[in-house]
Amino acid sequence: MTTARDVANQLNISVSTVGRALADDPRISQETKQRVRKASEELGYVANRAARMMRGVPSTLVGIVVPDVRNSFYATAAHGLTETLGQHGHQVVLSETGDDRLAELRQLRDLASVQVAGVVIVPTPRPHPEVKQLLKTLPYVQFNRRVPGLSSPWFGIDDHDVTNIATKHLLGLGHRRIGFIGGTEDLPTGADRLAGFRDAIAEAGLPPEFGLAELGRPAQPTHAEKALRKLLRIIDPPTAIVTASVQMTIGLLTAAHEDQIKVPDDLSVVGFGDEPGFTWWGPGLTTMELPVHDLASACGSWLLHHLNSDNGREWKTTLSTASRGRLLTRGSTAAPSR
Amino acid sequence: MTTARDVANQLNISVSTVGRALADDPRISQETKQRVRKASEELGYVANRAARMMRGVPSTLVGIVVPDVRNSFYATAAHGLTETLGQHGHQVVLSETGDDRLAELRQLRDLASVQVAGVVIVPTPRPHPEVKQLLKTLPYVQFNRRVPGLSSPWFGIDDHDVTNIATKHLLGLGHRRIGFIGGTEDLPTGADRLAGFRDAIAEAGLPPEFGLAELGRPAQPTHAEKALRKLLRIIDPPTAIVTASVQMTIGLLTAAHEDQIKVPDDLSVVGFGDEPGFTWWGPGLTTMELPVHDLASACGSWLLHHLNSDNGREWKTTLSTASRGRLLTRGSTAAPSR
DNA sequence: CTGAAAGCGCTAACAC
DNA sequence: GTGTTAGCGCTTTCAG
Repeated sequence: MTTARDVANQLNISVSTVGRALADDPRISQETKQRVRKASEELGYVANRAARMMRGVPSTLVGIVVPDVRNSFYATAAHGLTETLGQHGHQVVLSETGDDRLAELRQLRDLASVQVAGVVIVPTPRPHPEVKQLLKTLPYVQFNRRVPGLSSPWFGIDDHDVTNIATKHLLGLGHRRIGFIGGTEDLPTGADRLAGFRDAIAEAGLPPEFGLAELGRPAQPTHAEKALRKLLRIIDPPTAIVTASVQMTIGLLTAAHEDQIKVPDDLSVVGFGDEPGFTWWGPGLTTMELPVHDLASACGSWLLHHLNSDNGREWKTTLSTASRGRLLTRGSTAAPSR
Repeated sequence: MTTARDVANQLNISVSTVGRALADDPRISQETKQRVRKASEELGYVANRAARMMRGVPSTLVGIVVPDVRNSFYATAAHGLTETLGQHGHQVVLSETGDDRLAELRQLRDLASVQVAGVVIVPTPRPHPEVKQLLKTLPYVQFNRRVPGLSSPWFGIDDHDVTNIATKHLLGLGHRRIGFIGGTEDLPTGADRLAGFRDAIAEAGLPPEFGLAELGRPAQPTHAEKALRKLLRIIDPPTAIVTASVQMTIGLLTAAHEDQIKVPDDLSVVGFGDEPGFTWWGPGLTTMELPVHDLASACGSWLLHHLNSDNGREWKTTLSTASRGRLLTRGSTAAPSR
């Protein structure tokens, strides 16, 4: 590994001159800068980050903690964050929790030990106390999910709004008995999505029993399959379904396809998020399009901004950015046939 | 930030004793170790990675360089690598190139400067000379793609085999005019997939003109849409299509759906890779299932192994691990109707 | 069993 | 304009 000293020796100058030249210090002559740059390139010199950090230069590493990158919602988020942070000289350390709080704890410990400058986290429902402790020592942002007891800015979608719009769309078509398949209420995300659904039912002047909710642990497509079958077996089954997560939507679509349910004739469906396959599912899935990429960019920008101007105290501000989803009407919703 | 010196002062002992106690050095008495551990915990002491690295302790960071994590193929790879590497105390730094060689260069420079212990890279077709230079100084593995001029182990799928099997499946059903939609021949990956297709045609005793290939730059679903329309407009159009990348498959499925092509009646289709939506596309997509996760695990394990036993020279060995894909028969292929 | 001291590669205050 | 020097926090001889 070539060091600044190697470059200095090569040119018979001092290390500090090399350092200054590379930092484009105004005191160094253009000619020297040129020579240093040339020599550095030839020797393949790359400044040693470790040494630099010891001098107090802040880390450029940012940790991102998500349940699973295979989930396209988080893949898109990871992409947007990598892009935004990368443009400003930061690198992304990817960590997955699998929605397990102990894994989350391990990941956070590791991130702390690699000295990340900040963290973007999609927290598990009830983070371990030590996780909260660790996060107190770091600039961080909650992404998508927001848990009580973690006071930090939050970037997510307006959960209540998304399911509310989806449900109102169905109500507008004339549906009355509507099913809801979503994630656990442990997460405000899950609770809000459920509330958005229930509120739409209530606002339409319908009794609460008309809203048929089936909840499960987060990110389990199989839960949606079971939930759908259960909902359709009850006495007066729903004529439409609202889903409240990408994973649930995928599960529902799989089940509906397997069971050859006629959509939208026998059942109307509104999905959550938009994936390549959603267009070619049955008659095309009417779904809530989410601005995940924009959200990730905004989240990244904000973190960057507050990383540079390190106003330690300002982190307590409970900024909340809720982006709104948009209804994308395709063929899976229509007026009820009964 | 509390340092080892703080802990030492607290207990009126020396820094070296603290360091040794925490490293569980046999020379330190049990009692001292206890006291040091207790004090460290209370003060929230975490060893400074930067300082440690300056002492030559190897980095636990591993860079992974992919075109785009939103591509589920790479998302799965990133997941598998994060999992495998994480189990052995390594962190993953995620970098995206967008298949741009200059972006690739930037990413590699950044990875070098954060002192990653190793790199897993999906190289662009013609990496910049400096990229090759940088990779010479690092343990690295090529993933999925393998480019000439980069001598390193490679972990990928048996490209020739995958398209060969797919094509033979169609030939077995009686198809003769078969279309192929794949990526650029600049990449051995692309060239091999094309060769697998052509060889199947040749082995069936058919003239080369029966294999209708349409190639495009990597990872562009839109190319597949154009390619399909072009193939179906020719005088004697193909009765079946083989796709040679996940992105191309998605593009093809979208186009076929939009154009309401009857599958498998008017056209048989074999996909590449398996995604949630593939089961519910039309009659269900017959496709080549790829062991991406296993491949990533194998790749991660191998890198780990060679990171620990740092036999610098051994890196030149051109190990090639080609995993085989498996045909998954669903409804999109049948005997030709004409 | 423990302490003192050197030094990793870099930056910045202080010379000249 | 450029060189000298002093550490940053840790590990690791070398001395006790």
